[in-house]
Amino acid sequence: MPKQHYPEVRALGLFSGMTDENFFALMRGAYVQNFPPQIELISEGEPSDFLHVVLSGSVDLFSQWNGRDTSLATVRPISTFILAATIKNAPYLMSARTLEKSRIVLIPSQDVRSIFDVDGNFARAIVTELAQCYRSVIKSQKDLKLRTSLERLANYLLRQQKRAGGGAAFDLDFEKRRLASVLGMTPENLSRAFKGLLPYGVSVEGTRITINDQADLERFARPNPLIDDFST
Amino acid sequence: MPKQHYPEVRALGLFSGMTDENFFALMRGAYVQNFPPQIELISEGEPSDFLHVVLSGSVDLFSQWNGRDTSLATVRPISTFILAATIKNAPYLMSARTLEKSRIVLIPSQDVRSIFDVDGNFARAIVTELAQCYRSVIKSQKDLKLRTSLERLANYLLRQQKRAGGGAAFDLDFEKRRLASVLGMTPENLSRAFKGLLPYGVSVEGTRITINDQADLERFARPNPLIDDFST
DNA sequence: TTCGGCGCTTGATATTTGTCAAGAGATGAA
DNA sequence: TTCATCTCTTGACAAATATCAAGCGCCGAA
Repeated sequence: MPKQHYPEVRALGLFSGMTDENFFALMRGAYVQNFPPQIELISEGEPSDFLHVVLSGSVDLFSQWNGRDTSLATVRPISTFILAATIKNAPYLMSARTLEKSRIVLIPSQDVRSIFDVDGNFARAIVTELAQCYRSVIKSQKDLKLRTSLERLANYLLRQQKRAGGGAAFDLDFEKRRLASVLGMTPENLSRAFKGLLPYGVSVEGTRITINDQADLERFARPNPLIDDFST
Repeated sequence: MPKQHYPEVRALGLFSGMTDENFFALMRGAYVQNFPPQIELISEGEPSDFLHVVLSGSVDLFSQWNGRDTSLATVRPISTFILAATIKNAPYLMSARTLEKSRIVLIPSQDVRSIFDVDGNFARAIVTELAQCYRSVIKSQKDLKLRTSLERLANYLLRQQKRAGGGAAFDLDFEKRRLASVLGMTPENLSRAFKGLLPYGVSVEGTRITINDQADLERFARPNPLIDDFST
């Protein structure tokens, strides 16, 4: 892997605390690759040969069963995915595909496990990362089990609004069919759900969302940090 | 904490690799307590003061929002819960209550974090545990998003059957209202779902389940290790 | 420019799931 | 034992969600 990419990988919480020696050892076997959109990077069930780090672009984690499929998460720079499979040396539970042109670092899982075994700081960093991932999935689980689709959409919009800076108008950051899948519904239903939020002051023009009455939407959505705050 | 309980805690994967010194340090601040059934041990949103270890009995992890509530997992001996919150020093995302009379070890979270910082083996053990938990939630997420309630029930029965030894007849290990909540449906619907599995040879008498045609049920359920095998 | 494809929307309809109310059956306490 | 309580079940109904089919509108290719 070219040295020019070292700093951005090194800056990740996961790699910032480890010794130079171990970091270089990890990078020695790693390589960076550019992928076009819609490339399936990994498929669920395969052995976890590489830990992936998204440097730019974005990646969709999804899963299929019995002819159905669902989006489970989106990975954005700069972060890793399939860390748990790498650590456990177990098959991937999710497939991954690029959503756009993406630059991705591939680190051999074997190297990650070897260095994990000898570098306490690295092990601790992994713990922090995994704990974060775990809590995110729990939040998403609560979102799915405790809320109706309309409530999930409303809260998603509030989260997205905050991510986009907090203004009344903002853009969805991916296509609606994927949003529908993430929220656990069909594209048709997402359309209707947007209509269902109209009484609460949400207007939609293509990918542009405007929240006309913040308080009203929040009164309906009842956002909760234990579900919606993905930073803790 | 009385020394007599040390061995069973020590035997846990989480604690087996650490030094004696650090283990004793952890146990010094810990204590064992017996709880009657239906006691709420922790409430979501509270600061995570203690890492919990279930020695006997069982504990329900659940969550509430806007008047609704749902069971997310059941903790059985011998294992820990709320490890992620402890590590991140973040609020609990789930509440916990005893399902039956239970003996539980409480280890101050502060101590866990301190020792985590200095004991690489402990940190590595925590990684393994967290990775396992993470993958379990992902599986459960896939179960929820990719399957209908009937399919979830069918696969649950197959999993439970295996846990119970694999015989055609076995018992449910908790009451149906909780099972319904775990599976993401109402008790009424669970009743109907059991009826819906009758054509596939599933008969129910109270808490006793009999699978009369294994192949038929499996043909319908289509169990998948990437969803149903909680050991990997 | 025109055409075809694709994503999105809409309506009609079916299916699934939840809600409410009532009753059966089991369990535990007095 | 009897009563009270609780879970589970059932039926009728309502609400949510999915499916199917059609049409709209945008965008890129010819």
